[in-house]
Amino acid sequence: MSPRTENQFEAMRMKSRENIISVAMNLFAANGYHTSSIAQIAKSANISKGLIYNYFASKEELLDAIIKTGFAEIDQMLPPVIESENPRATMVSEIETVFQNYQSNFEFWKFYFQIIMQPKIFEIYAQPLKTFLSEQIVKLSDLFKSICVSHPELKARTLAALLDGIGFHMIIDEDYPLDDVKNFIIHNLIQEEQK
Amino acid sequence: MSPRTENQFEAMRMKSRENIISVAMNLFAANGYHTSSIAQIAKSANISKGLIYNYFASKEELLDAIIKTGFAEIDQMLPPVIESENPRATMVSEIETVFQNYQSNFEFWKFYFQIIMQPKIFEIYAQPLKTFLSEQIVKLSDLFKSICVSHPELKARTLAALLDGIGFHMIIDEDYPLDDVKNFIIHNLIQEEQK
Amino acid sequence: MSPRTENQFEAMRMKSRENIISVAMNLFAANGYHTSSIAQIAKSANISKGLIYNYFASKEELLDAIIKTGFAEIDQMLPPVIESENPRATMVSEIETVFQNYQSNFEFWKFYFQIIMQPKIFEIYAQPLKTFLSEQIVKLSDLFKSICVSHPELKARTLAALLDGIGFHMIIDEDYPLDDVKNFIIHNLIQEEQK
Amino acid sequence: MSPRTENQFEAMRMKSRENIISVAMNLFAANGYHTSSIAQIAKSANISKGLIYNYFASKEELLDAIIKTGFAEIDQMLPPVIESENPRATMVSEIETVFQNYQSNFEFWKFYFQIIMQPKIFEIYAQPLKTFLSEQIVKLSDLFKSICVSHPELKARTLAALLDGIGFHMIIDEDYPLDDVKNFIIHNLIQEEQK
DNA sequence: GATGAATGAGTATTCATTCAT
DNA sequence: CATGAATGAATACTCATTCAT
Repeated sequence: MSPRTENQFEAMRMKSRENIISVAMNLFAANGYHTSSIAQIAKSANISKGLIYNYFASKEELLDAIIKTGFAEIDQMLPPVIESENPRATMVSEIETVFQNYQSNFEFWKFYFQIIMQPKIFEIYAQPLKTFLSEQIVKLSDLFKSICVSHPELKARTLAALLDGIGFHMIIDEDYPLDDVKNFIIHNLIQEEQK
Repeated sequence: MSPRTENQFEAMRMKSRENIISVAMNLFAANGYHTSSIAQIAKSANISKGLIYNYFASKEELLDAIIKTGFAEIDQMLPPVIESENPRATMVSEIETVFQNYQSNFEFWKFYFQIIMQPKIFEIYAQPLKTFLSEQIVKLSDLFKSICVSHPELKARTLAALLDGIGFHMIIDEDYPLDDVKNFIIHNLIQEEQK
Repeated sequence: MSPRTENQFEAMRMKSRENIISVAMNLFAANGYHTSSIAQIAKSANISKGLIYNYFASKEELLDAIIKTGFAEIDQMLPPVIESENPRATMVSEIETVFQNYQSNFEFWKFYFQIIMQPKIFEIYAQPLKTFLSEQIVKLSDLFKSICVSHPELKARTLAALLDGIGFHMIIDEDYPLDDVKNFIIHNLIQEEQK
Repeated sequence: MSPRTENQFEAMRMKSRENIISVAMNLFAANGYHTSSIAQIAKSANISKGLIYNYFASKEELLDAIIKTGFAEIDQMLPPVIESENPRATMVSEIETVFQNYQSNFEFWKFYFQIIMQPKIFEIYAQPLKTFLSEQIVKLSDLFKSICVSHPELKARTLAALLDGIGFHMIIDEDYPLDDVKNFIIHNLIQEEQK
């Protein structure tokens, strides 16, 4: 009878938008960006093609939203380093977070590794990606410094590369022993301390 | 003029074929598979669209030929492990080969990381890729075993992941300190020995 | 607050309706019928898309209402011929009225020339337009007859065509010497008389 | 067997291109630009939709080609004024050409009057149109000068407006007495001479 | 009355592929 | 062998219109 309130509309919009993003991400991850059509996305989401354009001006903008959402989620997953009394424990917890992330957001990471590498997309996101990578390196560097390790930056770089490489392999090999590798790495880290 | 011999024809065909493969590979690397059209390839190769179909039954088959050619080239790049008396030296030399390869064939690796990740291609080559990865792990495992390290397989896995992760980062960041990272890794490997 | 009376409601409805018509007419004039969307009209009018359908059953019906409103306005603009004792003076005054109209309602005529010619509209209004044209011809014919000119109908036709052609040129050329042309025509008309 | 020659291809292209332009112009004239779809044009021309894009990059470019072709045809129809010994005869022949043009190219003129007035299109072609109009006025002015008439430019302007107005009326009224009007105008022109 | 989310038929455009010559 | 005109199925996107609230 009475028209919907602003809040009601806002809630509807949020729900629809998130639904589209989620469905599209899964499809892009599974079949690729170019091979997933707007029609397919709409069908998977049980909505009309047109609705997608109520939320995203183009397929490319939808992709952008997915990537942005993904980055935001990663940021949330990797909470700011807690200035703990025990920096080594902090680092271990950091690494565990990454692995947990790999496990719980497998679809996103698959999507991410696949999408980010496509030339046109790479061109657009190379800069933010580089920035993101630098920030991670700095963060890890600082942690290593606080443990008084020699060559903290190189140590940080190898750890970052190692983690990304594991993500990469995990996608190629669905039987990847993620937990074993995680424990091995953490074990090594702790052992070094006691050295 | 005497008619061309069977061999001459065959040679011409091969040359044409290789030319198409080379041109298409460059276009795919620069702009992606889906965003490069047969018309573009034909234009770049200075031939007609129709002629491409004399050599490849479809665009997909052309892609397949490109990938196969690429794999063959990788095989040539990575020389067979020399069974040395000093396994640790062998390993160091292996790692150095990889880094050298990264440096001298940067464009090629960029192309490969980009191409291999595209879903359609990934689907087809996930299996061979997984096999290739396994072989590398086994190879490294064996080397680690011969140095009597504990957890040789996990050690192999982390090293492989580390090397791939570095390749990944090197593509993202054109200022990547490849040499520093290489020396750091090798130095660590040797240090461990003396522990 | 007492409930609004029936009349108040009716007045509100009329005002809303007229507002929509006015906004839509401006948009159609500026950007054309097909290139102006209901969404744009609603936005320009500061109302919702749905509301437009409370007043007009379809976009086409809205157009129809605009045209009808426009015709009514034209009727108001062109005052009925004053049956003067001096038909030639009447004719001169008629012509002067048209030119004055062209000058003071330039935007309106521009809109009308543009709108009337669009096929969809033309189809609907070709008949009324033809009728309107015929009436004008008859009116002018009668005037010419009363001045005892030979071929009054053809004279009327050429005068009508001349006036429309001038309107057309005036729209194309913003520097059109409307006054000079007007004086020239009227001067000729008077001269002929004295012949 | 042997491939087609360059000339053969050129001939095919010419034929196809002209066919598309001709069919599209008729459809645009009959139903309007926006209401005629590429699919309709293709169907009317008995070709595939795709073929149209082999010749025109977009619907708008097709429209452009039609208009340019039309202008070119008009130019051919209105041959450069022959410096005759009898300028009045020249003028009569000019006028006769225009009327003949109206009759034989009715479809184009219908299209032209309808299309040119649409806002977006008008914006694009207002300038060339104005230029074209100016040229015609100058041409007619010169002719009038050579007959030693007073106010040659105004005379030229009224004649041009008259001719365009007649074109306009002819489109509105399919029973327009084109021949009568033509004879009347020419008759008047000759009479003036003898005055 | 009033809102704007949702629909779906329709549109321009692309492009791998075929084929007559 | 080689050409490029022609095809047609697929795709992204638009927009008038509906309808639950």
